[in-house]
Amino acid sequence: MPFSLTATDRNARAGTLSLPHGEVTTPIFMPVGTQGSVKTLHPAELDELGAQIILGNTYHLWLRPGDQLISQMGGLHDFTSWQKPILTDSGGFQVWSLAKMRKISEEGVQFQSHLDGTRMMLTPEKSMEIQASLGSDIAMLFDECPPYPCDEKYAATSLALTSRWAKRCKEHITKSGWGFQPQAVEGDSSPLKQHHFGIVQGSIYPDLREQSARELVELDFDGYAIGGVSVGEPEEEMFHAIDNAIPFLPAHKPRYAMGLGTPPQILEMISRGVDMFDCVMPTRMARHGVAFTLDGPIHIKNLIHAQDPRPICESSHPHVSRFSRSYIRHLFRAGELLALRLLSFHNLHFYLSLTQQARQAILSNTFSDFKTSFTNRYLSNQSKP
RNA sequence: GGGUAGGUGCCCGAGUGGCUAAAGGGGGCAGACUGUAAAUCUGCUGGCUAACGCCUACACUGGUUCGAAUCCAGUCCUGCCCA
Repeated sequence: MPFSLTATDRNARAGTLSLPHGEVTTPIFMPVGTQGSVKTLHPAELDELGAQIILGNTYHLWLRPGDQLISQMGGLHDFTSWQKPILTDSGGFQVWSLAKMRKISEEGVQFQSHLDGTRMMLTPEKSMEIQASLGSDIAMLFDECPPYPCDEKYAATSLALTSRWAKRCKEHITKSGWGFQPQAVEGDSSPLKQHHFGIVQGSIYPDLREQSARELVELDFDGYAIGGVSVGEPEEEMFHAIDNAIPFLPAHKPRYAMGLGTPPQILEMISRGVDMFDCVMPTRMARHGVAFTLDGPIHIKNLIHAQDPRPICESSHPHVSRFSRSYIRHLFRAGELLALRLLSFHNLHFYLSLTQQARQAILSNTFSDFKTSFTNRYLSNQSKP
């Protein structure tokens, strides 16, 4: 059984996901490592943070250095020296985020490479093949992520395309008997069976979310993601999108909210039955000088921290809490790379311990209290100018 | 002492009669960021004001002109060259 539920607390779930490269306990936050690197951090540091699974990106790794090269180098795990599970995103999101240079057709998506302008075609089959050569533990289906706002007609058309693509992915997976093996792994006879997650679309329309979920479940995947969120929609729409999809997803399969979210949003999603999350927010904002704290995010570069001897956050990791806010502010202003690393480390620690604590709370049936007290404190200082 | 080039807003630096509170950087102060084309991007940055607007500003003093950072004279200062 690849996914087993250990405990539930109302709709919140704690479980274990068994993957080729290890087990993952949920709820889980997955650090984003688009180009085969969680920006600024060493894999040993990710270990130290308790990261159990990280992301890679099909689109980016395909363009550079190329999935074939990675396969020759033993697959993404060996190539990056990260031996725990990896989830690869299918490139579907790049259809949305690189929208200026793309053309969507039944066949797939024609992109113009952002690196050199080369025209390239990404299809459902191609995306599956790339992810198989990368050798990720979880491969995401190739979807179209419609923009927000998006009228119902387009959302319906897009959803239908995503469903047809899902079917093609499924057929391709079945026909190929995947998972694909990374080349050059000698002496390892155990087949690395790749997991595949479908992606529910349907924008803000409840009927479409239901339809999308039903069609994907019909095809039977190993897990289900909710996509098309965190694309600029109001927070309320985001919650609705999740609520409209979850009732139609099987309880014994993991659920993944793609691209989310802020710390309170993550707890909100967990309370609604989501198991897995990824988001660039902790790492990107770290590089931009924002640190997450129990009292909400702070801009460490701001003058107010110039003479503050306190650590970033009382709950920070010792590697970070040994430094004063004053010092970290100085590092940012001086352009020192350590600043980016410290805050990346800290923010990921914050996110990872948040989901860890959420899991503990679910196990002890106190999730609702945990969520309320965390959120109240986190938001209480945000009204400040 | 003689010659020569120059002195612009916190700093560097454009501007050489009106379109100039003065380009562009830097620095400073804020803000944004949600399946990463992001160590990125945006705004503000002489004073007073909520705003209209008013005041003070391009070394200093005086002058020419309807009008000067920009032209003229003198003074002070700085770099370089000569003695």
